[in-house]
Amino acid sequence: MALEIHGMAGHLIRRLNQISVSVFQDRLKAAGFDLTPVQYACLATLDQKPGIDQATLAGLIAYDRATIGTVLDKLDTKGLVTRKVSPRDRRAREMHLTENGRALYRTVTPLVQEIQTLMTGGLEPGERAEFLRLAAKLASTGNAFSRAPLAEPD
Amino acid sequence: MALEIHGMAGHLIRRLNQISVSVFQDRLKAAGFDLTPVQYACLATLDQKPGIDQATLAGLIAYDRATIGTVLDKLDTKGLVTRKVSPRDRRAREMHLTENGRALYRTVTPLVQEIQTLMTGGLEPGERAEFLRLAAKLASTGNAFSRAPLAEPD
DNA sequence: TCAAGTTAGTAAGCATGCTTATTATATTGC
DNA sequence: GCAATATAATAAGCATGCTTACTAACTTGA
Repeated sequence: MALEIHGMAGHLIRRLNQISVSVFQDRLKAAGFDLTPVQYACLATLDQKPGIDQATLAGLIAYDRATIGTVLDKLDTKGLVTRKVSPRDRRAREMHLTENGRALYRTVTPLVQEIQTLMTGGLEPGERAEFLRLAAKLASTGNAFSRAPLAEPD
Repeated sequence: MALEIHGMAGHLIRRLNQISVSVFQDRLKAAGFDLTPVQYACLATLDQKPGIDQATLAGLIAYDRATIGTVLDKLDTKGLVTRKVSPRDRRAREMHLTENGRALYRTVTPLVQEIQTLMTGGLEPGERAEFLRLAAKLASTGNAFSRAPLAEPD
């Protein structure tokens, strides 16, 4: 090992994330789409839980409220989501995908799924499953340490 | 699984990174230090490879050159590193830790090592070793996909 | 009922980490 | 020797993702 930090968990995890984001951007761009990982996460969640508000969305995908607010500004500007004041709670905005948003989500999902296998392509099938299991376990046990913990841990 | 994305490799990796950075910041702050993960990586590398230039440093820890430039501005301002024009190549800046930089690095390193085990504390010892092995393998095979690939893969 | 506390969303600020472009300097090939 | 190319560092721009602080609105309980 050339350097001490190369073996550290934090360094390895950072590099995996760096690679993951890079692959995501490249593949989507190559296919003609302009969508970031967090934007995709928002579309996917709104497709499966239409009508939720921003704080709920942030909790479901483990992002900070403020971050998700600016991401939704973007998706709103792109015409992919709608936000309207909730009749039950005038602080909250109920969100839905637009037709364009839903269409984009459906088109792009198979590509995103391909990307997941591509990203873990360096592992044998058995290793891949084990890596995902351990990563999920770690994310779950570490959830409480996160600044933006998952609201409904699996 | 509540949501599709919760099982995706990219999402899990992002959350691990989020947790990792959060733990790092919290523990160092609690101990009275103000140092980010990338800043620590720079200090560690300069301690082990004194005299290298910025591009070499960036390559060794797999960061973009421009990013590392601003990080070094910070460390310079904090009085932790020195940069002087190389006599052999006037484009390059040879870097060294200052006394303060070296002292901080030595003080903080045991804490950083504790953090690594804390971060992976949700796993059994055997699982932990396996996770690190798989993460290293993935980072290595995925290196070419990264925007800022490691210059000297292990 | 109404004060105290909580929650939704936004704003401003800051660091990370990438992009492209520019400047200065080295190197290479003819 | 010198033109073409490559490299080191910086700058400007942009998105992510956090922080704290604020306003508006809701909930709780004495």
